[in-house]
Amino acid sequence: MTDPEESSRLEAERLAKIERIRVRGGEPYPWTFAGRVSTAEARAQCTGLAPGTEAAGSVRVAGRIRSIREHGQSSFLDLEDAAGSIQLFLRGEELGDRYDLALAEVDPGDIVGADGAPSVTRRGEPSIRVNSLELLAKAIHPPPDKYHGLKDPEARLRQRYVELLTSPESRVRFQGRYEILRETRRFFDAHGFMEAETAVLVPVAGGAAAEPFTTHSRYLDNDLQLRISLELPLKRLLVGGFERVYELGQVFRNEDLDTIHSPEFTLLEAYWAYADYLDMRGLVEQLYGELAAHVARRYPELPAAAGAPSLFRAPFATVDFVEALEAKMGTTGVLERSREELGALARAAGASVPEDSPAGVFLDKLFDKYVTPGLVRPTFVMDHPLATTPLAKRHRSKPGRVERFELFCGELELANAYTELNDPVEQERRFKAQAGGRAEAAYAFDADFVEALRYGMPPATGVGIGIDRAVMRLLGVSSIKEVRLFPQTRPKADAA
RNA sequence: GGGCCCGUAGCUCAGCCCGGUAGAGCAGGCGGCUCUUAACCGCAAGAUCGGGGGUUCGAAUCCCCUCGGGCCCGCCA
Repeated sequence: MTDPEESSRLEAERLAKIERIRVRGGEPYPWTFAGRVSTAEARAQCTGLAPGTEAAGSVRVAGRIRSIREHGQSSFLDLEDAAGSIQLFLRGEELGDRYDLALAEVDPGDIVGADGAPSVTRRGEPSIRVNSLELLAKAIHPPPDKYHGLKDPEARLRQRYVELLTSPESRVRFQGRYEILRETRRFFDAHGFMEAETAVLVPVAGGAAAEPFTTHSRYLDNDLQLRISLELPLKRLLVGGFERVYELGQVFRNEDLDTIHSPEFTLLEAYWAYADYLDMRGLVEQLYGELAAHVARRYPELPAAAGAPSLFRAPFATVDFVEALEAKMGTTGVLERSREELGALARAAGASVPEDSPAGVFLDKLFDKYVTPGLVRPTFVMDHPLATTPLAKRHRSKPGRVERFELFCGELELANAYTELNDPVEQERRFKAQAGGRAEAAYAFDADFVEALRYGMPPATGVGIGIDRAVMRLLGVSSIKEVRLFPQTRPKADAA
């Protein structure tokens, strides 16, 4: 919209101020500001003072000017930093020439440092009675409206920094996200898991049915893909002798984006040798319980966070995939139905899936249509049909099923776990059966992964958790773009 | 991919139905004001109305195309 070469008059005025500062020998972008305390600490030093009095001594605070209220020979500036904000009180009588200079040179949005006495105004507002005010970084762009903030949803995504500098609430959202990631790491570390960093660039992206991004290595002269899951490399680490491993990182799927899908998203996967999916179910239940307690403690002002502990109170509900589906459909024997029959049922339920999809796709669709919408509270869906899940071990007692659970909550999938398939012959057979179906629905055949299993992988369980969705649920955010700092947007085409 | 909605000054919005040549608040400029906190008062300034095309004597407004965004549905896990 605004050509950076062609500054608006507002920017021109601010650039002119910078020039004037330099002409009088000032520095609009100095190097540091020593001895600073946070506005929260400065505010603390004001407590207990009677209105209209000030403390002995002085403090130094620094941050962004949010608003300026000029009153002739005295003025009030609101200064904001990461810890909060505090009012600066400037008086011409004390500052002399520097009073007019400061007001002429400082605008809302500028970063400044102030030195002054902690005080409380006659109206009772904690303030710093300023002895000296120093410009630390001149802003050329004016900040958004001080009262309404930045509303334009497009600008909020494309220029997230503007939203962040304007809105403490948005900073809180991303602080909360960070803490959920940190607590998740702490949880797995505390349970003896080692964090691994596996390759992002791989010859063939596997472990899920998804369209990968592709790129090219000039040096190797071969095509590479960006990973779509963390599963296969982490299982290789189980083969290699690590018994508890996890990875928390970004994966990439070259697919549509909407409120719950982002082309890059943050995935946690954890693998645990000599344990099965019921062990993992307990671990996941505990993890969500701890995350819920954390966000409720830290963000009681967010209704979703405050309510999280009661929502995620153990034990979570448990339903059997097939029983739940048949109960909702009012039928029996879905596993005995032919692929064609299931396809017809799925289409009848309103799912538009290609007719040649494998049976597992139809079963997933039917479950989505019939059961998922009713799963408002956290619910473990157990023991999926084998056809839906090529990487899980067949169920020890239920024929035609695998040992798997998905955790749903309000239609969001919050975890997906298996007792992992570790029989290399069976794994190869299932990969090939998948490859017989539609290419888009298939898991990529990873010959080296089968080769790894041939060396022997211990019995194990694994879980995947979409961290963005967990953050959405825990903090009460409805769009995945609002929990990712820099979501993908279309490049803005130059209108010519 | 389908449907609905949005795009006007740096920011937040009005104007669009019913065509007559764009208006306010904040921010910025000038002036005033020594306790304000969405400070206040006065003056002046600020907009190729997302872009392109069409209809018309005349288009922010009506029509078509296009770009970007949001929501819903579909697809995708």
